Amino acid sequence: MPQAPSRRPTILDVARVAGVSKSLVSLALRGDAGVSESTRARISAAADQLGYRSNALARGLVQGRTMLLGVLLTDLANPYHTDVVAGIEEAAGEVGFGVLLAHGRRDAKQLTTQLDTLVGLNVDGVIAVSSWVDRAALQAAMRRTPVVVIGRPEETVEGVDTVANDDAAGAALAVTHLLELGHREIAFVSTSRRPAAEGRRRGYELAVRRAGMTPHTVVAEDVDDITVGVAPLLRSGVTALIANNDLTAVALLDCAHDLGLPVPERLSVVGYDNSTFAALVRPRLTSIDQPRPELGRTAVRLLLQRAGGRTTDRHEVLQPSLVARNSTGPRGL
Amino acid sequence: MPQAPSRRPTILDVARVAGVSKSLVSLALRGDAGVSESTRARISAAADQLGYRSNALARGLVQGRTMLLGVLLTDLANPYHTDVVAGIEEAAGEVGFGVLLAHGRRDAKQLTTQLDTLVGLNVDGVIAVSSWVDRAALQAAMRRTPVVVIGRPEETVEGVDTVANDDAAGAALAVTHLLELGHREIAFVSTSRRPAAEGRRRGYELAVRRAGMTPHTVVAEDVDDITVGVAPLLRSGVTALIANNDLTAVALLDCAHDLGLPVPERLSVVGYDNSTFAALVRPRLTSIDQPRPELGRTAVRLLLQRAGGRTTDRHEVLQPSLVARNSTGPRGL
DNA sequence: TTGAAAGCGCTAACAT
DNA sequence: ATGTTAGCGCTTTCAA
Repeated sequence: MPQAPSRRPTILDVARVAGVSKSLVSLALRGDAGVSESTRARISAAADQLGYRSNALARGLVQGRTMLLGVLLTDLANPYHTDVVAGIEEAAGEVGFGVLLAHGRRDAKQLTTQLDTLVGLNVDGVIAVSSWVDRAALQAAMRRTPVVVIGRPEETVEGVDTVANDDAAGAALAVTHLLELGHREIAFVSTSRRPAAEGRRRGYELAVRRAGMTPHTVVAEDVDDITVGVAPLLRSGVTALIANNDLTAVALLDCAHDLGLPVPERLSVVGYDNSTFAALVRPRLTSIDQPRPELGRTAVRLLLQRAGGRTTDRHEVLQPSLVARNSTGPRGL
Repeated sequence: MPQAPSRRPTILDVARVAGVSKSLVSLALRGDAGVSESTRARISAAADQLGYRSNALARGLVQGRTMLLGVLLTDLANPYHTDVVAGIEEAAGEVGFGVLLAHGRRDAKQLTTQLDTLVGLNVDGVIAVSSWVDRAALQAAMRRTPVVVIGRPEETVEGVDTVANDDAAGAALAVTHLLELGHREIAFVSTSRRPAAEGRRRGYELAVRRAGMTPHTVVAEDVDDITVGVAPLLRSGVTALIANNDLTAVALLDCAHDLGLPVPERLSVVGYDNSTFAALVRPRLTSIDQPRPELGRTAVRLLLQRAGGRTTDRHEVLQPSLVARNSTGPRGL
C-alpha cells in the first residue's frame, strides 16, 4: 500500500513491540555485548517489522558528535573537486566517518550559509574545498569545529589548517618539460589573479629566469579574450605556452587553431590541473596533475589530529606531477 | 588567539549573559514579535559576543523537521548532475529549504548507506539523482520522508515519484535532425542496457522505422571496444551515428578519426546529454539536451506536494531539445 | 513582556 | 541481563 510517511517509529515503539525497555533496545541495536541472544533477536525483529531507524539528530544531540564530516564545495561542476572528495570519502570511511557535501555555488555568501548549515548540524569537522570562503565565516566555524581548507585562501586564518599543492613547483615542472623539448621562448598565460594562479605565475617566472631566459606573462581578464594578448607573443617567436589551468589551455588550443599554428608541431601548450577533459580534447593536453585524492586524504588526517587535540596550525603542501600528452612536442624549426 | 573549539555556547549561556530566560532568547533570536526592543538588543549582543549559533540537531529534534532537503548523487563527476543540483538548489532556496548532498560513488551499497544517512538526519525530503538506488532502500526511505527519483529507475517504487526526460523523444529529435540533413543510413550506438539507454534506443528505432528505414543498432559492452562494432557499419554505408550519451559520442569521434573519416564531412555524430565537454571537444558535439535544471525544480515541486499531503504517485516526463553544433552536417556524397 | 516546565528521541550512568 | 533516570539544546505551551 502506498502509505504516507506516517510518524516515524521511535526506540520506544520498538521497545513496546519487543516487550523490553528502551535502553535495552538501544544497547541491542548498537551491538552491545551484554544482551542475551533471545532478546536481541526479539528486538531486531521488532525493529525490522516497524522499519525503525535510529534518529541521527537525537543521537548526535546526546553524544555531542555525529561521526559526520562536512565538505564545502565551491563548485560542483569543477571535476577537480570530485577527485578531492573521493580522497576525503575514502579516508573518512576508513575511520568510520560519513561525509556530507554542501555546495557553495561559486558564491561567497552561499558558501557562508552552507558552512553555517554544516556547522549547525554539529558535523565533527569541515573541509572547505575552496579558496573563496570568507575569512570571518572560517573564523566563526573554526570556533566550534575543526576546519581545514584545501586550496590557497587569500589569507590564512589562525586555527584553520590548509592543504594545497605546490603551485610554484608545478609551474617549474612545466618549464622543465618544455626546456627538455628544446623550447627557449616560453610564455605563461593566466586568466586569474587569485593565489593559485599567482603562485603558478611566480613559479614559472622563477624557473624561466633560472634557466637564463626572460619570462613572458599574459594575464587576461576573461578566458574569452586571451587571443588579444597571446597573438603578439606567438608572432614574436614564443613556441610554448603554459596556462594557469586546463580551461585556459583549451582556449589556447583554440587560439592556435585560429592562427593556423598546429599543436604540438609549431606550438606546445601545457595545462594545469589535469582535469577530465585534458584527456578528452584534441590534441590531448599535457598538464600538471595535482595529487587530488591525496589532498583530500591529508585534509581528513589534519582534521582528525585537531579532533585529537592538536592546537598548532598546519599548512601542508603536496607535490604535483607532470602528465605528458600530445599538446607538447619538440620545438619546431 | 588560536583557541581550541571549546564547548559551544548554548542558548543557556546566552540567557545567562543577557540576564533573561532561555525561552526569551529563543523567541528573540527567531524574531518573534512579542519581545521588547531593549531585551532583544541585549540578547543579540550576548549572542554575538559568545559567537552563539543555534544547534540544528536540537531544533530539528523538537520541531520534527529540519528545513533541509537531501540530494543523493550517484556520481559527482558526472556534470549532468551538477545542473540538476543547481535547479534543486534554486527551487529549494525559494521556499526556504537548505540542500545537503550525499555521494553514492557509483556504488549501490554506498548509495543505500548515504540514503540512510540523509534520512537519519531527518531531512524533510530526499531527491535521488540516480537510477541506481536499490528498490528496498527506496522503499525504506519513503516510509519516513518523501522521496523523488530523477532519472529512470529499473522499476518504479510505489510511493516514490519520478522525474525523467523523454528519452524516446530525444532520440527521435536526433533522427529528425539527421534526416533533415539528408542522411538515410542512421545507426544507434550504445554502451549500456540501462533504462535510459534503452529508452533512447527504442525511440531511435521507432523514429527510423517511421521514416521507412531500417534501424542499425550496436550495443557494446564497454566504451573502449565500440570500434569493433562500429567499423563494419561505417563500411556498409552508414553516414550518421546517434550515441546513447556524450561519452560514447566522443569515443565515436575517435573511431571516425582512426578510420580516416572526417566529421562532419563524411560522418555525422549526435550525442545525448549535452554535457560540458560536448562544447569542448573537436568537432563540437551536436547533442540532445535534457532540461536539467528543470528536472531539479520539478523534483522539488513534487517533494513539496508530498509534504503537503499528496499520496498518489506522480511520474513526470520532461521534453529534451537538440543542440546543433559541428559534429553533424549534410550527408556527404 | 517574560519565565517555568514539558518533552523531541536518544544515550549513558546507575540501579536492580 | 534488564530497567530507571537524567539529561543533550532547543521549541513550545502555559502561567505569571
